[in-house]
Order: sequence, then C-alpha cells, then structure tokens
Amino acid sequence: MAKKVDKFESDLLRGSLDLMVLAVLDQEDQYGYIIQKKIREASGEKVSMSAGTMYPLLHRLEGEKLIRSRWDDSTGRRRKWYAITAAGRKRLTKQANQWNQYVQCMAGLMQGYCKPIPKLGSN
Amino acid sequence: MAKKVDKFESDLLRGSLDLMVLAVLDQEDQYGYIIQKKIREASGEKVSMSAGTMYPLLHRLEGEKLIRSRWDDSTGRRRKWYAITAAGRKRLTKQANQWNQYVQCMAGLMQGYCKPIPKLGSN
DNA sequence: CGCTAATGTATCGTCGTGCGATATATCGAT
DNA sequence: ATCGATATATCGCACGACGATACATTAGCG
Repeated sequence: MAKKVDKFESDLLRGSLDLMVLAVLDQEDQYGYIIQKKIREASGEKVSMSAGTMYPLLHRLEGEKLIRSRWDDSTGRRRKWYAITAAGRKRLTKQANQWNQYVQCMAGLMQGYCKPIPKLGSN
Repeated sequence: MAKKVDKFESDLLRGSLDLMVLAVLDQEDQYGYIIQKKIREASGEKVSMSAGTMYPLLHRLEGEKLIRSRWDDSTGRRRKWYAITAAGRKRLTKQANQWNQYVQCMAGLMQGYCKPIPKLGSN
C-alpha cells in the first residue's frame, strides 16, 4: 500500500496560498493546472489544492490586478496562462515579508514548542 | 500621535490561534481576558484577538476537551479559569509540530522570499 | 473500436472561523 | 455621576478552502 502523506489542515493554508501562487508565477508564466502541480510536488504532496480552490483563487488574484491572463488555444488543450504584474510583485514582497514576521512572532509566542529552523537562503 | 502597529491579517491567524492559546495555558492556568492580553503583548500588539474571537475559541477548545473551565466568583469580578487537559497537551505538541513543518515547507516553496530565521530555543 | 485515466478549466453549496457590534455587569478613579 | 478598564457572552457578516459536479480533449491500452 502506498505511503499516504497527511496534508496540512486547510486553516493553515489560508492567507498563504496566494503567496505560493504569486511566488510560482514570479519565476515564470504558468497555467493553473501546472501551478497546482508544482505546489503539490514542491511540498511533497502536503499542499494539494483542489481545482475548486485553485481556479477561484486565480480569478481573485486577477480581479485584484496582481496577475493577468491570456488564453492559449493553439494546442488542442485549452489553457489559460497567467503572468504576474508589477502590482503582483509588489504584493508578493509585502506578503512574504508579512509571513516572515508572523513566523518569527509565532516562534516568540510558542517558546518551547518551536524547534530551531534550518537556515534558508537569504532574500 | 501614537505609533500604530499593523495587525496581522486575520487569514494568517487561522489555524494558529488555537495553538497560541494552548501554549499560554500550558504555562499556567488563566482566564480569557488575560490570555487575550498575554498574546497581544507578547506579539507586540500584532496579534490582538477581539473578545468575539477569544471566547468562542475557548468554548470550542473546551468542547473538544482540550481545556477545562472553572468559575471563580470569590472576587467581585466573575472570572472563568481555564486549564489545559492531557488531551490538550497532546494536541499542542502535535499542532506545534505541524506548524513547524508548515513553516519549513513554505520556506522551501518560497525560496528567495523567506529570509533566514534567527535561531530559537530548542524544544 | 471502446474504455479509462490524465489533462484542463469552471462553478456551486457548505462549512468553519475571525471579526465588529452589541449587551451586561462590576470596579476604581476623577 | 461618569468614564475607562475589567470580564464574559452572543449575533450576524465576510471570506476562503473544500468536495462535488460538469464538461471537453487527448493518450494509452486491450
């Protein structure tokens, strides 16, 4: 039987899924299905957004002008490519910063329950 | 004019407020108003749960048998003291572990956007 | 050829929870 | 007396993650 990996609780994801998507799109333009896949794989299957999460999220980000889309019908498969905007990059930086602050804040509050975190590449 | 500290977005808090409350109660028994205050102060005013968040949260945790309560009417002020249960400690450990994993996972996904985190006291 | 699985996007209703508003009561300070 | 701090409680709203469902195309397989 295949090893089943526990997913993170959905409440944990709230407020950081946007961040992940923006980060993926900051690297290169992509379409929804691949973004979803990339995040799932990069997280070791622990963050696997359903389509019902992914697409509304993309629509929301587009509504906020943080990303913009373009249909590609040149292949048989209908694909909607997304690209991050200047506003999106700005937001990404801001949110990432906010996230870092929150992590540090939690670490302080949790004292003995937060184990030391391995060093990560700098900004 | 007083320096106004930006609070963390409420979506960021989802899934970790429970954790904070359990951590506070793991240190010593407390009542709601103080728990709220402790978290607010320890976070540098950046996590200030409203009463409308705090009390339902405590009731929920009690419903899950993670904490238990006792009224104290000996003073003029009606106070409901909470204590963490064995199940609560178990949950605390589990959730804290989950949180740490999530932070590391995010760090991996975010690559260049997560700055190195200062070393924290070990478990 | 027919079947199934993977690819690809979309929307709907449900559920949980953080929040502001509101209510109520006591106490100390002015 | 009046006001702010202390102390708990509940209500309705907003918002997003989720499973279910729908639909279309393509590839692989027997």
